[in-house]
Amino acid sequence: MTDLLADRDAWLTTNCSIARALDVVGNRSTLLLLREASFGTRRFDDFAARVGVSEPVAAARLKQLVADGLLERRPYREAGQRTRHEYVLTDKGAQLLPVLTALRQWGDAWAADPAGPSVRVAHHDCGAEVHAVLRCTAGHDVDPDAIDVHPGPGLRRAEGN
Amino acid sequence: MTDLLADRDAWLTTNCSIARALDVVGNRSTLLLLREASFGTRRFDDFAARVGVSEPVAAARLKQLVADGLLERRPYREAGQRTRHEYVLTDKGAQLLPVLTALRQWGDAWAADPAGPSVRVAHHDCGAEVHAVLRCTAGHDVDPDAIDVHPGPGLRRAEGN
DNA sequence: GAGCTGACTTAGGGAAGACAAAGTCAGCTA
DNA sequence: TAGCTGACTTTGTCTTCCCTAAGTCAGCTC
Repeated sequence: MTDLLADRDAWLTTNCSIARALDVVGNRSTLLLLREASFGTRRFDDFAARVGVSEPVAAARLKQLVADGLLERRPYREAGQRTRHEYVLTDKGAQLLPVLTALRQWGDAWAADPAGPSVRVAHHDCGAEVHAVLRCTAGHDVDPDAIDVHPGPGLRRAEGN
Repeated sequence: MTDLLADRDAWLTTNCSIARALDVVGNRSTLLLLREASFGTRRFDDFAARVGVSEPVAAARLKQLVADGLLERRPYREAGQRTRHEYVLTDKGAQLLPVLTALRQWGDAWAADPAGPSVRVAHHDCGAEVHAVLRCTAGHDVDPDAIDVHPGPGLRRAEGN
């Protein structure tokens, strides 16, 4: 596992991508709404019912997700119905799928229902099950224990450095 | 992307692995503490300072993480110091690394600091950068748009089905 | 043009999570 | 054995999240 860098104490935590990602999706109902969106849910009522949140919460979160660019709100019309709006994942939202997949996988492994998982997510092209894995740009599979953490270009240090 | 299964409305959301994972880690400070643990932080004060939470919060979250089996609290002794306790990731905790990595990656891509990321996470064996990717058991890389969702063995349906 | 219905908003209130400031405690060192 | 220090705990307050219950509103259908 990681060795703690010698000057780790001089690092500031004010520029953390994880923290900034959590500013957007670091909230249970938001992630569950995105789960539903990734499963194909599009309508307001369905989001609220399937996620299990009240309408005010669904409304507020969906609005925020649209404002943050993770969902797009667009009009549609079913035959014999008035025009309504549906919520669809944008590219920005779809790219959270690894997060959702990794969470699901961990839940399956460590907090599973005795009956087994309630959904199976399959690769559209071949039908095989999908999961999230760690890989390095050299193409190796990476074990959670085999990572090193290095300072990056955006690192801020405590004053005087 | 996913086609909505025809009887999706009959599904119950009471057995969702993502929701159960979020019951354990679905909270900003918990995930940031795990980030620090994965970066090698071990001591109470360091956790609080580096995550940027107050001591009461750090104490409560660390205690819960130990209770949930994601961290192990174990005694250690530095020369000339009294015995203290350190917090180290268990296997259960380390397996959340794909979640943290996927979040970091998304934050780097969509909510980056202009100066760039503050850390670079590298594969210990080869030094190349690590990221989270979706892959199917057949070995293909999976595009976020190329998933299908199917009912699993633990699916619960609404009454009458 | 009245009603219906899906999609919200408003109002009021409880629980959880956060903070700062101050206190406690254990056990080495001196 | 007195002091120091890291590791918490306690107290009190504020904000955020979420709920239920009850409105509002738009625009097709009839």
